[in-house]
Amino acid sequence: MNYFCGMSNEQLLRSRGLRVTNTRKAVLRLLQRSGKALSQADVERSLPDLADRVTLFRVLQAFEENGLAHRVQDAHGVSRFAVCADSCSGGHHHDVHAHFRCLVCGDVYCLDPVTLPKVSIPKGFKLKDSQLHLEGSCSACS
Amino acid sequence: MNYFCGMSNEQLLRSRGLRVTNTRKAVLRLLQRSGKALSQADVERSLPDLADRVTLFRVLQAFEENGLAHRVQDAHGVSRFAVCADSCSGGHHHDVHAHFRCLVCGDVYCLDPVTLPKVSIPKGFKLKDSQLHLEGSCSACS
DNA sequence: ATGCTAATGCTATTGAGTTGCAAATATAGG
DNA sequence: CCTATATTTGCAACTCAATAGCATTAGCAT
Repeated sequence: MNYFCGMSNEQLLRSRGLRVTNTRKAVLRLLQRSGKALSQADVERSLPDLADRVTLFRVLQAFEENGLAHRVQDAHGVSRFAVCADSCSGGHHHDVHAHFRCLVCGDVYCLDPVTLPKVSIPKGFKLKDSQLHLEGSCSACS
Repeated sequence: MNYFCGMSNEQLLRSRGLRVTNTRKAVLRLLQRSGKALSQADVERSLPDLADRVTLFRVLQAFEENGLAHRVQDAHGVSRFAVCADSCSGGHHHDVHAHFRCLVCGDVYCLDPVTLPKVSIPKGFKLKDSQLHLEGSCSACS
């Protein structure tokens, strides 16, 4: 239950300059406990009547912008959000950890960081980030 | 200008069991000449009044299902389509070639095939496909 | 306690992706 | 060449994710 070097969720939010609200605490707790990446629709389903759709949208957006969560697309291009397990590094979410997309249930899981092979990119192109997506079926769907 | 072992586009369409229509020929030619992955909106912009939105949607869908093009998501999760340059293998689009997403203009480019590192996936998970996405800025935007 | 700023709720809009059905058309067979 | 049929297309309508504007509420520093 302790993430980010044992900081409480309230400290965590404040450390990123975010005000502590019920909605943010609840969404953050949900993300931490879910074990997988959640879409906004997932959050709405898990926490009905917690807050307005738009608020949840902005909460998730704020989490991403402030390094509390990272965004990953599912197989249909819908954004899903996950807290990083190894976050003591301080909010730099540039570690290239892979994601697994289940093509049956749609769930997205964070995998361990991977060292990617060097890919040659065309002249003049500048590389900023890399993402590895694995697709298949999760244990429940296999 | 010769793709798929020198087959003409008409032969190409017929070889996949697709009827030859103006729309399909035009879209196929556009994809071949574009040098990058195109969204449906891109096709609509490039070939205005060629066909209805829905028809273009279905044409692109048919190309993907019949191995004439492959689908790749751009940075916003929107589907883009690209013909495969190395398609003499016969329509199996399982070669893990990487894609480059320009975060400035949004364009998506196909890169050379890459050998991916082995990633350990959780017990019970079954891997079907892998995708490598590189992000940054293309030559025009750098 | 209070005032400022950030967060929220509501309304409304955009754009991608889809489906169903009727009209048009590509192609195989005579 | 003409016809029959299965495919393809066009149109209308709809879903859902994403998102902007603005008035109201609420966190928090002093």
